[in-house]
Amino acid sequence: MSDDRLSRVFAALADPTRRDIVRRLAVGDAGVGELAAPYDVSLQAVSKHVRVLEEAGLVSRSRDAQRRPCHLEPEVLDLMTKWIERYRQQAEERFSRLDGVLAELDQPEPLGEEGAAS
Amino acid sequence: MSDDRLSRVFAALADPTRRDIVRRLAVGDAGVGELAAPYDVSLQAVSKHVRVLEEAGLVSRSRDAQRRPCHLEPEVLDLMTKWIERYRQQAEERFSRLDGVLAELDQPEPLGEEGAAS
DNA sequence: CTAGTGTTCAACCATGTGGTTGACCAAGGC
DNA sequence: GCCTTGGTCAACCACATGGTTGAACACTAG
Repeated sequence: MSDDRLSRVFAALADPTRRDIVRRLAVGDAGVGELAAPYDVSLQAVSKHVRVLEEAGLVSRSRDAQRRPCHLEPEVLDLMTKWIERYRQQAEERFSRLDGVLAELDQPEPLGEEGAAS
Repeated sequence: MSDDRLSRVFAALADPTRRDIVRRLAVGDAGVGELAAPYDVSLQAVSKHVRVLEEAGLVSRSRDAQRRPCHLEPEVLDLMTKWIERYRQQAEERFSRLDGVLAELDQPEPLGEEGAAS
């Protein structure tokens, strides 16, 4: 069930702090301490945020001495984009058709539909 | 602060039921009753879900007799896509550069860098 | 006016989430 | 071995969220 995965990714990005972490990780990998520095919350809180991002598949982690560098995993972002774009395009396509219908109502003879509504 | 808006949209789509509602609204508008039918939760629960989507700016509503048809608003989806793509591309670009560096380490003379390491 | 249909409001409950603090584990530096 | 550095685990708290039920509202049809 990739449904659960999608839910976790959306939920992970629903938090402004976590979105900011993602934004910074897009620039380059970082340890929890570095990530925590700009925010005025405890290190543990940031550690939790990172764990949420990790469980959503958005970041992976490795070891470097005592540090646990966080690494942004862009594939999951692609998964989201695909989901969103699918329905956005579908909806906009529908609106285009609706616009067509409205235009047709404005001027009842749009083209040369030979059936003719004389 | 569009930050708050973005948080609400992501949070709204973090729920599978709400994502399914969005999926169905992409096909066409629907009232709360119709939306609720397939799910085995109460009508009130679905009404709440719709409200969340509405407050996130994902759906708008009108009146049609007693019914309150829900209408998918694709612009906000576009907002999300822009946010996601921005960092996905940034991250992938960074990885490409990293790949370049690694390739350079493999074969120290990639092109014709005229400084020459003869 | 009355009855019926579609939807929302209100109160409540269980669970999840973001935050805290304090203790603990892991890896190097000395 | 010992202490510092970087990070996690655990218990707890306040509050948000998804769910329920029952009453109320809005609007239409007789």
